[in-house]
Amino acid sequence: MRPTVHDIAAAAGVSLATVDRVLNQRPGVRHVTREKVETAIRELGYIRDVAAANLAKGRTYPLVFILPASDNSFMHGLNAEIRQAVLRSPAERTDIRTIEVPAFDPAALVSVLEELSREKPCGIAMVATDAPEVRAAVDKLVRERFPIVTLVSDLTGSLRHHYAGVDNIAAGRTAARLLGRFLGPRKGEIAVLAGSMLVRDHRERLEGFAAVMAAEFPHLAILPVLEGRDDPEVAHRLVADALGNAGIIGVYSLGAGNRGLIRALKEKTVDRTLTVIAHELTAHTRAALVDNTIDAILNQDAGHEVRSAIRVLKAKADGLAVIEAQERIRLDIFLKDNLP
Amino acid sequence: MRPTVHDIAAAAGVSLATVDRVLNQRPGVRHVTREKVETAIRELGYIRDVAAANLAKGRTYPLVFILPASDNSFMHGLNAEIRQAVLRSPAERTDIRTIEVPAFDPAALVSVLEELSREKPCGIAMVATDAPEVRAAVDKLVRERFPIVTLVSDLTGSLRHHYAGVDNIAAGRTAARLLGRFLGPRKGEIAVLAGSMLVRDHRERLEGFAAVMAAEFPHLAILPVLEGRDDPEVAHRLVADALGNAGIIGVYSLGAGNRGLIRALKEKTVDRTLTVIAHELTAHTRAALVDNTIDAILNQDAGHEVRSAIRVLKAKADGLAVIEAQERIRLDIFLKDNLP
DNA sequence: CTGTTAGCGCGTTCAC
DNA sequence: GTGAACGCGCTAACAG
Repeated sequence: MRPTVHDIAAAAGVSLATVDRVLNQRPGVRHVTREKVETAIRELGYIRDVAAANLAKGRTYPLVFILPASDNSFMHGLNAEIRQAVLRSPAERTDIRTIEVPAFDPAALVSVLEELSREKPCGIAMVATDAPEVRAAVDKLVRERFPIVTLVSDLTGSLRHHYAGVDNIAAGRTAARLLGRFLGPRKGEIAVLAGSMLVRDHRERLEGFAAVMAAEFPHLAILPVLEGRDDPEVAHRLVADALGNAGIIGVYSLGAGNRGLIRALKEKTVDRTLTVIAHELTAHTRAALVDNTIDAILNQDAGHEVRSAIRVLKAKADGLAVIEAQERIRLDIFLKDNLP
Repeated sequence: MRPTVHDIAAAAGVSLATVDRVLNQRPGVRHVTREKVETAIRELGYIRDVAAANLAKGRTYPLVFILPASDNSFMHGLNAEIRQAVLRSPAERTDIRTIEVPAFDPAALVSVLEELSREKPCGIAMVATDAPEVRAAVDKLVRERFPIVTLVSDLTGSLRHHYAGVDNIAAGRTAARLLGRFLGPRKGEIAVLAGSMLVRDHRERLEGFAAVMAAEFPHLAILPVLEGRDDPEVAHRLVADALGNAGIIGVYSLGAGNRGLIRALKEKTVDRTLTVIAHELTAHTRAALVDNTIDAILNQDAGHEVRSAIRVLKAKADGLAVIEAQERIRLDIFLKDNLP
């Protein structure tokens, strides 16, 4: 049988209450007594039963998700996954609240973070906007011992405990290699459609993409980036314009708002030799992959990201370790053959 | 607050014991009483606290993993993941035992399954060998209410509750498209290296591969399959021989034993225009991907498979639902840019 | 058939 | 500083 607090108490010659104080690092124990208990814990190989502890405490995990108020399929999907998690709350003892903040607005994000400091959730998951003041606000919360996980978009250089999202540089590099290999020795130009260069994940994807393109596919020229603001209408106009250029043989769409891209591509049915790589699997991109308008989709699994963020926050709140491999968010590559 | 058994008991006007009997479908309750309790459960929206129940029962989940005694990297990796799960056992209340059976030996597998019927584990995960007698043995166990999950290799047509592995037909199709797209318009022959056509997952990969090749890349001809028995030495000899054929421009390795394949490829450095797709990310295939000997690796995450099998078996043992999306084992596609 | 009671492993009052 | 006693939500004897 696994040792329990009783065994520890007996071994250390103290009472249950004292063991408990030591376990939960509470004051009111003499130094020598504490040592005795800690020795017993080590020697018996005691492992605390978190489930029993939570039962006794009636513990729940109040968690906050901070998301940008963006109206694109990916954010809708992320929201849906959070709602699924809310449905599981009773079983997981979580108590999840979502806060929407204006997108690309560091000030708004900071003020929400400051409020949270008073609310005392036991963990915060946030889609980070990359700005110094946000970094400062996050670091402050971390120092106040709030577990914080960035979601989808990271805040490099901050003290956040964990990032639940894909490696966007690797994603860009992968897109470049797929495009380069699919195009083979053909020479030509590549159009790149992004949401905004103000968002870190988009910048990183472009960075990785450009690096591999330059190093390994120098016969392909990257055209100036089109910023579609993740808006289907804007994207459509930009891409339709750009496709006037007959030299284009490939497209990399690294942001959201692919509905517009796809429409522009279909209107351009004359030359169906365009090779296209896009991000995020949605109903639209999926259909486009199936009908050969898109050649490959790079994706991050929003469900995995949300579940992972919750697991990590709970673990941090309890001071427990996580299974690293399980929390690594993979870059999914979908061709029409391996769609889920 | 969430309703508890006490609330149910009060609402139904019975005692805790009766509520418990109803909850656990135990006999000794009159039909009308049972109805009353069930009504109360429904009306109060009662959700059972599994953690508390397990605490009270001192419950553990004795699980058995049945693996083939194969000496290749993938099986070693799978074994390692199971050992990791064993280390987590105290926290997860599992009690995991591994049984090795001779590979490709239906009779041995059946006899192990028959023994298990007496041992009464609360769940069985098995790498299935595809044979009618195995199917019969599995179906018998399922009828005796043992939760059974197939791992890595499925047993189609059986009553197993779940399959924790990738869709191998999709994997083969994906390999074909990658190879076809990477090769572009070049004409030539494709060598295929398998372990054995007696194993279902290898057959399925080939089936998917051949289908897409025939339909979409008719200018590429598939040569007769080389069966390397997942043995590096055999694979090396077969591939080295085959590469004497100058018409070969691509290789698909759909089984294990890639060490031999890679050696053969490196010896053939004269023509470095071969495009190669292989299965399973191991130290060897990884190195070969990095040094451009291999162009893409298709992989199944053994860690995910093991963790998923455990989650599913526990859920089935408790009669609970699983999160389907979480238990879907994805086909990982690795290029040198997105290696973990 | 049904109810009472004593725990499971832990946290938390309160006394001492 | 320390300890005894009760309760978290549920199950399992044992009475009745």
